[in-house]
Amino acid sequence: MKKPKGGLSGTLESYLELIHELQTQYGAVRVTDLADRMGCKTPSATSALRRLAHLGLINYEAYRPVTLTRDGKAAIRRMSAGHRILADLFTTVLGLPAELAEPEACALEHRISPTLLARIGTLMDFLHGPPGGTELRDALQQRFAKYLASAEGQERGGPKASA
Amino acid sequence: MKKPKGGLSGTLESYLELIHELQTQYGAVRVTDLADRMGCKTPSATSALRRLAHLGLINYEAYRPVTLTRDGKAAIRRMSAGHRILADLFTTVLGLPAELAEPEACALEHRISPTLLARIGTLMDFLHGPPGGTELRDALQQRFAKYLASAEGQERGGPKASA
DNA sequence: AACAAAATTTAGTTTCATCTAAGAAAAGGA
DNA sequence: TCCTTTTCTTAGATGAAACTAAATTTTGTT
Repeated sequence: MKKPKGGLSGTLESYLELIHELQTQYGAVRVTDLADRMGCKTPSATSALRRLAHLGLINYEAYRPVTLTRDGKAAIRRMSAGHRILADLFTTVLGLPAELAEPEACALEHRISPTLLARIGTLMDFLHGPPGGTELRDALQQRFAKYLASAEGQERGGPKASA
Repeated sequence: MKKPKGGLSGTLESYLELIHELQTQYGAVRVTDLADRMGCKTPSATSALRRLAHLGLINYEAYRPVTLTRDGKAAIRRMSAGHRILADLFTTVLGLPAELAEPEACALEHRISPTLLARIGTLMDFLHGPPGGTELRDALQQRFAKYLASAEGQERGGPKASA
């Protein structure tokens, strides 16, 4: 996870994905939105755009609308599988609402090893598929939800400042 | 996850934890080992040591043995809970052998949000505790293990980069 | 003790990702 | 149209984390 295989850092992957999302959702990619959503200032977003362009993943020219290149689209397709798997884990197993699961998946997908991701994928296949997982999944969900509700509001006693 | 709350980056956390581990395991911390285990060269390790010392987490002077300060020990105590929770998830739910789960937990613990970690902790509490999780856990483990064995060697069947 | 080998540190560079300050372009209202 | 506001970009700086090459210190051997 140290060496971005395709020369694409986790941060840049996030930018790229966000570009795709904004593009399909709003039709356009505004640098301000990009910065907002990434939690940074506009110059950082601009610089990310330049780096992405330099890597051949987007078409970028100053003050022009941004578009994805074929390579860029391919990269996104490659990445989004991981995103789905994680979001699935978070909602299905951990019982997180989609509004929480999504950003968490977003934040983690670029930092998790392919090995681990593959294994999680297998688990989710198992939990969804007929081979035998579905009842188990339902039982887990129902009983964990109940457990959560009972432990309500004190989520593991507060693992943050335990020291 | 962008802003290290206590001014301590994920990388530095890893170094700190490794220092602790080497110290308790071998009694001493050799820069070479530090570098080896972190997958970097010795100058990088040295620079990390300087940064950690500057943050008041270790006592460090050139060519001297490294020791943890009180703050350093506190930081480690604060962090290791997350490590255990993740390793537990990986072995118990995903069925990874400890030799794989450990390094994966190590790599992820500094990159996962407190929220998510807390929820995973709750899940593990549930799965281990008497409230009702244990049979579920055993069922999950056994059946998933079987599923894994059957899907042997092709982890996730192939729709990975489903394009 | 003196020298060779191993370990560690310094020096100097690189890349990434961010920032602030300030200038250029585009959009919109009067 | 012209002027103001918003948006975007450039310029320049910073800090984290890594590298190579070259000192320097420590250790171990004879």
